Amino acid sequence: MPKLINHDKRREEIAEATWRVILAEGISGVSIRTVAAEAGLSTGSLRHVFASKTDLLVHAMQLVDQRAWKRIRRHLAEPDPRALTLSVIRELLPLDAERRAEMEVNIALIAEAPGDDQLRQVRDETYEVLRDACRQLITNLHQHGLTAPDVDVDEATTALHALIDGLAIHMLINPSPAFAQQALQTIEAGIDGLRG
Amino acid sequence: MPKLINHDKRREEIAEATWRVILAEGISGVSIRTVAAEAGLSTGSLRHVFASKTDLLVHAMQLVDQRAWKRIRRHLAEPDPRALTLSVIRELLPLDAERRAEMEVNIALIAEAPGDDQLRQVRDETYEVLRDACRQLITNLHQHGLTAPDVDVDEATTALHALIDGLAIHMLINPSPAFAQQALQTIEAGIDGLRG
DNA sequence: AGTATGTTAGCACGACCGTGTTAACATGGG
DNA sequence: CCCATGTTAACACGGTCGTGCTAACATACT
Repeated sequence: MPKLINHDKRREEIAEATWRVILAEGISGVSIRTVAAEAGLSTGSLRHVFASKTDLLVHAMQLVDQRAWKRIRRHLAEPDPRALTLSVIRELLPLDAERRAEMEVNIALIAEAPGDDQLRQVRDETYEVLRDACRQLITNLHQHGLTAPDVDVDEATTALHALIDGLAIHMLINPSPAFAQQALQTIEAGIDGLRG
Repeated sequence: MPKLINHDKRREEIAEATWRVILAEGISGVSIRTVAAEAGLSTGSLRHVFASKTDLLVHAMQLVDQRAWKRIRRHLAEPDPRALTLSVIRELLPLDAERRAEMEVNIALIAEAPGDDQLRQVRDETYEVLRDACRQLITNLHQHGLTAPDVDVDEATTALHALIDGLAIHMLINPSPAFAQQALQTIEAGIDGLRG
């Protein structure tokens, strides 16, 4: 057998190279060639791993989900519901370069989804997963008496989900640390406001 | 002098054709050629009006701002602050095909902005204008005693702005009327929640 | 009617696109 | 060693890209 190549690692490297291209040039800058160059590969080698451009984008986005989830899992043992909620949300906001990249990729995917069924599917999945996560956070707060007893869980889920994604976008546009801090305050106020 | 061409109207028609291409194929589907074809023009004629692709996208986005603002202006005479706020916000959410198109263009712009200084500038302007509008709505509510007296106007602005954009994105991904109605409820709850 | 001028269509150019294909290459197991 | 096999590089193909440019066209004014 030939060279010992770790395929999973290779896929990650290429997906990360895709992130960097999106970060630097926007979604229209992404092509098999530009990503291959960014990853230091020939297009032939890249296509050995990802057969098509859509494949490339799909896996770039799935890496976003995977990375975010891996970070979030570290907080799930937190016993205090309020601290748990805030820790999880902090992992979803673009507070550093890595999470900013993830959010930029997310936006690129949403922008590109209308023209590609496969991308639309990934977009919808990501949406559902995050919405479910928000619902779990709300339910958890509810069960621990940290919300008004008559709170509408569904509506609170919608509100929290929208607040997270809205703030995330605005943090991309306005990357100042001052705004980031205000975003965190706003999240806290939103959580605490559930107590009625 | 030759043919009597209304330049402004022509620019609008081309900008709308750009919207349609973005709607149907995503931002990567936009090119001088595809937009010209969608508008029923030759690329030569289109480039007479918009010299470059960036020009095209800039004006497509400016048309979004202009259309939204024209709709919003019709509500500014509303005397009841709560009704005014809700009317304005309803004009910003993708509740019908036209406003959905505007939001899709907005997302496309944000996704493409990293690679183009001009697009980034338009993106930032749109962001600031909407944020200011949110601040005005909050201030108006505050002055009419519809918020808690000690409300943090800046934080409430951030929250309302994020809620609007977050819900708008989620309405794109989940276009069901049921979700649209829940989004409106969520907005109302957010406004009423300012009363403390 | 003649002409100046705004408008249009269409081609040329070099570059890059996504996608096949194919030949060289490197390396682990016999 | 050798050779089977996974990996890489490189090119070909038809197509589209953004962008200049030019020749034809249509019309309002003199």
